[in-house]
Amino acid sequence: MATNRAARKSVAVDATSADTKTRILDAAEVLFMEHGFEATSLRQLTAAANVNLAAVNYHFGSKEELFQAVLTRRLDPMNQERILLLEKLEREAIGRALSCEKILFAMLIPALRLARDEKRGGKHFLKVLGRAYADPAPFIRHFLSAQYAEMIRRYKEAFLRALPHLSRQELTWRLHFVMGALSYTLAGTDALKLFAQVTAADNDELLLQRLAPFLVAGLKAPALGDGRKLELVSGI
Amino acid sequence: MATNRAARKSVAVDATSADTKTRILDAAEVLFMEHGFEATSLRQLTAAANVNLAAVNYHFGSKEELFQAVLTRRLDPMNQERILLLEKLEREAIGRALSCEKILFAMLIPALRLARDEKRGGKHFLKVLGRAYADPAPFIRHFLSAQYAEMIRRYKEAFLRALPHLSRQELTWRLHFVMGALSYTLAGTDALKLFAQVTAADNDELLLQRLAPFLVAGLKAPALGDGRKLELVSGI
DNA sequence: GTAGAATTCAAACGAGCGTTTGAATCGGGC
DNA sequence: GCCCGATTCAAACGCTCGTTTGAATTCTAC
Repeated sequence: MATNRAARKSVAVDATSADTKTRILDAAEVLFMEHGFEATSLRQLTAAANVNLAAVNYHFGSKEELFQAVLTRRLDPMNQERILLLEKLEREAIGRALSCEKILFAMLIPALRLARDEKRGGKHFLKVLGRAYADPAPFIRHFLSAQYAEMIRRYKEAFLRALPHLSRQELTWRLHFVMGALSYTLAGTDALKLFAQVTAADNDELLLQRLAPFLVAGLKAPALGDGRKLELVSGI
Repeated sequence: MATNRAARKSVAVDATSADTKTRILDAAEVLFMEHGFEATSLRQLTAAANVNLAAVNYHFGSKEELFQAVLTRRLDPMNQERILLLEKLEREAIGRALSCEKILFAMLIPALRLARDEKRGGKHFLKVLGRAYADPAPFIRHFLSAQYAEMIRRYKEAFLRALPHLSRQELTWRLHFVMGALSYTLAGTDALKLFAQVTAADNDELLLQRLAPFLVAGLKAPALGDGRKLELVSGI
């Protein structure tokens, strides 16, 4: 499978094919958000994009590769921006350790910029991304792991310096929780905000304004010492 | 669709049909965890359960109703246990406000008990549940909303008393974040723990031991006052 | 203006899907 | 021993899926 005839194309093609490719990517972004990867059919998708059914396989090779292209288009620049922003902060700090807040904001701001950017379909994409985090399909999980590897490595080092009371393992878990709250929040559709019957006027900026203090406090919480095992069951 | 011939059955049936029904539920729990709802076929599922293909439609009516049955079997008792545990704590506190920690533990402990209970397929189920949180299918979202409504109403009131510095809306959001971190954590498969290359020996109890301090600190964080808007973009 | 590549298109392919059917089998009550 | 509802079973139904094909069309460079 995936002979991908587009791979044999010569160099000067992108300008002419961009229109069809972009229409496919835009339609895919919306439909993958609304129905998920499995439940979105290529017939439905190509009809929405107003292109021929075979166009997806011609331009992207397969449905899976299309999904990866949808993710790459936004995720790559966003994570790049995250890394650049962290580097800028570290340069400005010349030697002194960055605060936990600043590092976290450097993570959140590129996501917020994307969510605000209607032209780049931000809100749609972030929901697709949130869903992808929870998708069991191996091709999605491996792809995301690779996409995030470098950005995560950098941020983990930065947080380690900002939170010296945390062991590397403790921090690893806390960043895991941060990603959980973040992706769940970004992916949340109105139908299943279990706790939140919240005014529709709430926008993403306000959302991150509420999320940030919660996450900062969680990150800064004292480490679970060896003797301080919580009495989860019996002691309550 | 969904004529559900089993609905016409008389009373004395459960004992004889329990075996087949249970085998289907058990197989569904594992397969829905591994591949998700859409990507699991009834042929694959009935083969794994060693039952006839038609058995799912006979006993449950449809694939969707089977999925709801998979969720109900574990989720209903778990949320019931959460409510009873909270009531017990409130009785014991006679008048005094419960601490934030205790309320949170009352939420986490039934989930932990389930995760520990191998006989009830706990770990499998919690992953299915975590995935369901992020699934866009309307029938899943409506079902979960209804399942959680009562338990959530109670816990929101309890947290409001324990955290008087938070407005109702502020608390609503924080509980949303708590559910995000919790579901992401419970659903996490080894392939996409972005931050966590963690020893396989880490078990669910240790996991909740790390999650609890993080969440408690986040819940207790000072409220975002009207004048205290965070300078997310420019001020950094 | 024409050659040749890139792209679009309608049509079909084979496979797998959820569901339904009607007959075969089972199992307790009379 | 027989009846009758409950359950199991093999087979098929109609449909949609992702992908492929080969011809038609469009674009580009000479």
